[in-house]
Amino acid sequence: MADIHNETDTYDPAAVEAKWQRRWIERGTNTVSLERAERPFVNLMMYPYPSAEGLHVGNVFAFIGSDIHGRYRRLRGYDVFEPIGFDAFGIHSENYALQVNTHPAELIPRNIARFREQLRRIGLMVNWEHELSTTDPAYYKWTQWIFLQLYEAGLAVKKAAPVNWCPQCMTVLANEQVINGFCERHPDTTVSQRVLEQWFFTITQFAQRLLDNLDTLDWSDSTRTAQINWIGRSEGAELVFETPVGEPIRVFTTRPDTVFGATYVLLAPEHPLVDRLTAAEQQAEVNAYRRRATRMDVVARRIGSAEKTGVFIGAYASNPATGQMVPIWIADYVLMEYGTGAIMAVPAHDERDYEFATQFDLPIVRVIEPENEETLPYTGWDGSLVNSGRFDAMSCRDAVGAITKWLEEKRLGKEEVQYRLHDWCISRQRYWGPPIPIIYCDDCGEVPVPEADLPVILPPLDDFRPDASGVSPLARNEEWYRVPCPRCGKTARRETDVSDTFLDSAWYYLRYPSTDFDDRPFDAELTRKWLPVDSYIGGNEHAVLHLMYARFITMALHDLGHLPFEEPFTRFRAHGTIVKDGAKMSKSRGNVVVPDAYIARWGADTFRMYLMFLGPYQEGGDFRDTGISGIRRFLERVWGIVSETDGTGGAEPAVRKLHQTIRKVTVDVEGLRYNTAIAAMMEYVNLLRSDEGGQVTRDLTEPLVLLLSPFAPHFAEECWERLGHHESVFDACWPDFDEQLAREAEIEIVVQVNGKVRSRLTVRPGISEEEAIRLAKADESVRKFVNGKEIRKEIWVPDRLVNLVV
RNA sequence: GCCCGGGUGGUGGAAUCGGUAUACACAAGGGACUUAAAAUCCCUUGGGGGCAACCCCAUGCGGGUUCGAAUCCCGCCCCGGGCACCA
Repeated sequence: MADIHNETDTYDPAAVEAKWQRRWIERGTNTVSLERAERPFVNLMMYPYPSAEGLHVGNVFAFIGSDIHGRYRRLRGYDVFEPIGFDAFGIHSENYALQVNTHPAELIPRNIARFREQLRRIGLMVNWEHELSTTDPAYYKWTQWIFLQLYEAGLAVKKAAPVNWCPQCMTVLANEQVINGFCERHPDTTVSQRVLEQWFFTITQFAQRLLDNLDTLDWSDSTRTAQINWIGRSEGAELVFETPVGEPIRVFTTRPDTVFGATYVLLAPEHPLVDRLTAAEQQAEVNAYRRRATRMDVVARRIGSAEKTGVFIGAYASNPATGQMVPIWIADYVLMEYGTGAIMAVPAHDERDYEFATQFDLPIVRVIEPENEETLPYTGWDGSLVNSGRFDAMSCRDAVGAITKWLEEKRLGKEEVQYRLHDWCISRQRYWGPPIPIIYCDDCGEVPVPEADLPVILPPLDDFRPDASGVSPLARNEEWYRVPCPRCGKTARRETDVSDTFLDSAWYYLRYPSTDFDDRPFDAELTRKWLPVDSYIGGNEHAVLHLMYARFITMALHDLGHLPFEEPFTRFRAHGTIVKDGAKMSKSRGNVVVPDAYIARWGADTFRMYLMFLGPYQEGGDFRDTGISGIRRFLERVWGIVSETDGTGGAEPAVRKLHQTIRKVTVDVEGLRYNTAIAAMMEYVNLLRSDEGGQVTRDLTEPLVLLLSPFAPHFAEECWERLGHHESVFDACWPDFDEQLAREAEIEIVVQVNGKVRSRLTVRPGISEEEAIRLAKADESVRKFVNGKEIRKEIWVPDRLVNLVV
């Protein structure tokens, strides 16, 4: 044991951490050979957006939890590739650049440098050789390439669409970026509606596959549920209401069983049939209503008035079931984006229709007789039909199919499935993003930029401020804007929209292994070897958008023959959020905590462990400063134990506890239950230090250092070296446990009388029921409660309890 | 309004195939060491009663199922996050 340092020096985290960060670089500890690796494992974490403020505690919480998992896998013998990059395009960077009056191209590298430093400082096992930034032309060349692939496949289409316009950003927002009618980034600014030509990816074509594939993925349930709800499949029927102008109104309904009660029809104000159907005398009123509706944004245009509004357009349509002519109204709560933009209103059995009908005095016809409920509207399924001709007395469920079939025979309806999912609008009338690689020629029309001409470089404009015109700042740069048509050579114009940052992040995981290649986005062989991603850990705030878009892009590239798989992330786990004072950390709330000062004071290892000890990783927790000293004390105790280590073997209680601890930590780390894994290690250390612990030996400390290493990597390296090892602790193996050694020699079983604990017996494990009950009955404090009463029942849970019912 | 989490000591949290509630840690109090303080170490710490052995009560609230409920069921309340008339 001559090589063990029996040093009594104290633990100095700053020195230890600096030493090992230097060593990791010198030795290439965190570099994995992508070509030679035998057991490839990609440990992905959600790359950050490099803001000027640097990483906050919420960010590092996410990275640390993922890093622990990566390090654990490495100790399990995998060749772990843990890459990181920067999501540096987008409205955030651009707005900030405008605010401080500095070009984003200048700001971003500065921010990235700071982020890189912070990420290094917390000791992530990152392969820096494969770092990427979405703003790098070598990266966005391939973002543009992906656009072209989808374009050629007909999955990128241009449509005139009503979009959300933020007058503050002076640009378009995605529906998903509008919060209660206000801009996500300007909570005081109302979003209004504008019609612009936009590029869309037709993700809706993949809706069913995106839904079906969820069954095959090992994802957190919460994330899977969020995706299911977002896709929003609903089954029903499309029914046809004939109109006098020849073209019928098609409505989607999930309740075709109630069609006999449809007493009017509602169209979205933008519905194309409105112009043709509106009676002359109603025209003025209809126009006024439509103008008012478009002043508001698409999603939340009714914020502020809970009351229903609408206008009769002076025309009638025929109810396909009754043949009766029913009035046609327009109402802004009917959305053009969903279904057919038209609904049949059944006021007796729908809340909103009921409210609307009551307000405008429209007829209400009951068609369901519920079993016991009398008040209208009745929206349930338990009842039978009335006022529905030949379908009277049929149950609602049966009537759905029967009525749909009947109308189908009359060519007035068919079964239909609708999805809530919208097509993905990727156009942004902004500057700071990858230009969409399309050229408009007066003769040839829309021409894709030839692949050889990629990337379309974002020109370094001085004035990149959006203006009220709604045209991208890029259009003001003539030199860039005018370009020869790739087909005919005549002067043509570039597309001036840039693409959504969600497109950058929809494929970044594909790029990591292939960052060295300039001539292809992702190398076929490396991709086959390393991808799809083995483990992805990230926040549930990206449960729908980012993860859905990444799945869609992967699926599309698969269909186009570029990828051998169609799902990008085999396993996904959502972590919780770190909150401060009961609320999510955000700049506007002023409750952002920056990790730097804590790391400087306590060290990265203590800080890492402390964050993981706050609460369950998958639920997050409340950040407080109190308690961090407990972790530091724990590490110092381990430090002391390592110093005292001598000899082999170990006292029986210590060995037993060791094997129990290995078992517990292994299971907990697998399940991302880091808080309880840490608690288990603390218990073990407490035992080693107690009278029962005996002499600390190499056999008792080495496994502890290994268990600790994913959590406190620098600290573990130092201890490992002090224990006489010359290789990195991360080149060692995760310890195994022995069930036999973990077994207790004696266990305590509880004796209850009528379910109340009355005594505890110390017995050997595996004791028989008869013997346990005999011992229980003989116990004095038990006898006090049984006391001559008749024992009616004896309950035996092996190795746990006896319950006597008297 | 809908969906998803969650509510357990002074605090963060453990324990959920129903079976010893309060692991681990912080804070607090007491003690040892010290001229003193810090650090460290040891002890106490859910509430109530009792000299004590022990007993009673307690997991947001109210019911229920069960030999036994923090855990399952029904009905509420509160907190956090997400979505917003989805036909």
